[in-house]
Amino acid sequence: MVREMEELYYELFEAAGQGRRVGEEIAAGQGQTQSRWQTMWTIEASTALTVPQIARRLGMSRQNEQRIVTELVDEGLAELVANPDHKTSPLVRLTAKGARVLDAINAAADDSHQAIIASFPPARVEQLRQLLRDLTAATSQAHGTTAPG
Amino acid sequence: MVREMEELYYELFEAAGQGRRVGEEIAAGQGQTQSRWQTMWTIEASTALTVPQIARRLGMSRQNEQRIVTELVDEGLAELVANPDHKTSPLVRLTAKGARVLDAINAAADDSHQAIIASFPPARVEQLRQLLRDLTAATSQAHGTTAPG
DNA sequence: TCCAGTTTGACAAGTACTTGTCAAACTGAC
DNA sequence: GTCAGTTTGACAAGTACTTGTCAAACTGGA
Repeated sequence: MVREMEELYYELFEAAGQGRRVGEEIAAGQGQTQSRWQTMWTIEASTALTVPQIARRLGMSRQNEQRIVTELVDEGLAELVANPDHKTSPLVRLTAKGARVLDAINAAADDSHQAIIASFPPARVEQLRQLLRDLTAATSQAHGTTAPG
Repeated sequence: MVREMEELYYELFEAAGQGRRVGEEIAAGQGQTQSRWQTMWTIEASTALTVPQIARRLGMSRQNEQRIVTELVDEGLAELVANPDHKTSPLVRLTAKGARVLDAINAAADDSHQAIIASFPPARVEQLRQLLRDLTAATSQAHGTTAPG
């Protein structure tokens, strides 16, 4: 029972590592990185978020996310807008250029996803997603896990 | 369809990140790290492996694995034994001390695993493992993914 | 309105991991 | 055997991420 759990994590890390490497490759096609892609994806999904909010969602340290966002802003892919709820913690939003870059990365990802779906159909994707969410919830319940930072 | 794949990776990275953080905590109880635990676990599972073999199994760079193994050897947790197949690439094996430390970490992990199993039963662990293996296989087929290094 | 506790951005330092390079050792086709 | 191509360990440099600290801004209870 315990051995199965160890192997579960082995396989989980393997799948995630592989996904990260593939994502790194895809993002590199637009001169970006996996982390920056994830950040842009997260911002877009919520329209606008503060740096600490993004960091918490990605399970990443606040300071690292700060650095990534600063880079995106420096390159004109993201912009900071006033946050009515917090005078010194602005909201991060994609610029038109950022949205275009994200779209281009997503388009490249589509090709990859289509190729994967050929041998891993949508129904199994849904099953897997549900199990991952449940595992995460069960783990959160067992530990009081939070992001670093 | 594509959106579901993006969310799959979001959830996959979330689960893996959480697992890594919990593992880091558990390993810290024995003065170790997640990476060193994974290395010890991998060595033990195969009795003895070369550094590049461990690196490939963990999807990690050869040089980083070299560093981790060197640290384990320096602390007497692992030892290098002559490799009949390669004069200058020794096999890495756990020492008795290393096996004891690994057992202690595994024991601590058991408690964590039991707590998780309470809300994520073994049958679902098996389902999840199967899906993860299939996703990894499908991705390998779609790309020619290999470890960095 | 106050004020203890928390969150935030900036700055700095440390750690973990990757990438590049090279010579020695291996491998396999011939 | 021989020799082009690959793998390996050592060394070095670069990159990504975490951790620590601090003051300013926020939050919520009394």
